[in-house]
Amino acid sequence: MTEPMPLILVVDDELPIRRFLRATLQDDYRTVEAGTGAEALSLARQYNPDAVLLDLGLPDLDGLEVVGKLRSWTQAPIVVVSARGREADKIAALDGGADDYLTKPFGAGELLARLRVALRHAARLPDAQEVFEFGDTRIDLLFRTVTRAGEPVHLTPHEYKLLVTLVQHAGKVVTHNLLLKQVWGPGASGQTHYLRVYMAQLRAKLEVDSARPRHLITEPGVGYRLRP
Amino acid sequence: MTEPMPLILVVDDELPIRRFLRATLQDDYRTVEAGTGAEALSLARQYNPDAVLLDLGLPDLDGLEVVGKLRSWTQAPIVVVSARGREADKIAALDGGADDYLTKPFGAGELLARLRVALRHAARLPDAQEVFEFGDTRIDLLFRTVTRAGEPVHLTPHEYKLLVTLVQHAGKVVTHNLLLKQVWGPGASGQTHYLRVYMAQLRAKLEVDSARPRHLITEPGVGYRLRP
DNA sequence: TGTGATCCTGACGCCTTCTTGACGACTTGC
DNA sequence: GCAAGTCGTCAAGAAGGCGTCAGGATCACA
Repeated sequence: MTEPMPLILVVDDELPIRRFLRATLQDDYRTVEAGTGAEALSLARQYNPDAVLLDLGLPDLDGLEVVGKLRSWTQAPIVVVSARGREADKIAALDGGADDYLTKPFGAGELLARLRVALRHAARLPDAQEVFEFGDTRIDLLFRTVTRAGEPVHLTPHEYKLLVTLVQHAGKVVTHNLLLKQVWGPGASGQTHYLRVYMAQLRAKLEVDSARPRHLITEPGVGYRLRP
Repeated sequence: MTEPMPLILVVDDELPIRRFLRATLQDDYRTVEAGTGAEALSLARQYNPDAVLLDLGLPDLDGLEVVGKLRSWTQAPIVVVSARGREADKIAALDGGADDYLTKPFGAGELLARLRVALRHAARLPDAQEVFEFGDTRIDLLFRTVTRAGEPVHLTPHEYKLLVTLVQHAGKVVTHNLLLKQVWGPGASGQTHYLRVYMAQLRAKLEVDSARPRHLITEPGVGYRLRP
């Protein structure tokens, strides 16, 4: 019994290039193809591919936006392929969540090698948990929903990001700086006041007794911890 | 409390390039530099860097060999930097265990962005468990928790740092000055009174009979020692 | 342009933590 | 035995971190 070939989502609006990519990949991978950003996002949801090969120049959405949307719910490696070779483009894509950036023209061999690297990285990851529970609270990373005792809880974007960061380090202490960096971006370091305000809001929404939190724990002088 | 900057091992035999890389990295990272393959391997063992920036053209060893040797014992990301731009070189390096491949000349911004990607990947890897035990006390450095007979013990930041410093030299005597430097930072040297107060607090929390400590041992005139 | 949600910011009081000092016990060298 | 230095203990005041609340700015969207 052999493993099924990994599935690659190929996103490019130009048919000839898609054909080239398909030919390059076909010996080692199964492929799904999208010609627009919207299609890419929808197919990604549908097929949950092992990796995404993404051309930045799409007719409908900005490529960076696609990267961001994908990253918000999947850790699958994203290899960007682009005619734009400007350094600023590369930096924006890589910092936006892409895992590699290839400038056209490139060789088929290099593409395959970089794809192997990306898949090698992904294989080392622990299976991403999509649902996390503590107390009567349930967080679904895939659908971006939070429920308490079955009832949906509305969280603002910042509240949600903060909670996700804590979930991703469940049980561990997460330092003030890491939380700030993850939620407010670099440059917010030192603004621990944000954390105080937002942790209070999370507690009000998720803790039975927000004055005596059982899961969203303060580690004085260090950070916060989500106790499962 | 801020996290320490990641440590990058920079390997290149040409001094001007090393200088360029050093200048590029210095705002965000600490660096260690090697000029030969042998030196690189030795320094990697010694410092266990968070990432390696490796030029393939080394005087003694083949760059690929260095990649292979590093990969045999560490998962730290390796970003190859090379004047050789041939596709076969890239493929060989990437398949040999490198995580990225930059062809000279490249921009400082792109290098930094790709390094961030590499470190981002490394950060997602499951951390090695770091647990230390003595008596009925258990210290989990990864989770930053201390338990006694299963019950969590609350330590203040200074108490915890002090304990960690002792744990890191378990069994050995740690001098007053080293403890003070690690916990209170440089400039606290000579303030041994701090140690007296905080050791007392640690003993009260962790020793069965704090008047007759069995693990947190005083070495008169020298320092303290953690007896496992 | 208006409306509502979200975010930022400041003020305040509480509480933990840190620092500092005083004092007695103990050890060491004279 | 005495003096000097080190160590442990206790406690009180200072400093800073934390939670809370609310007003106002900002943003998204219609």
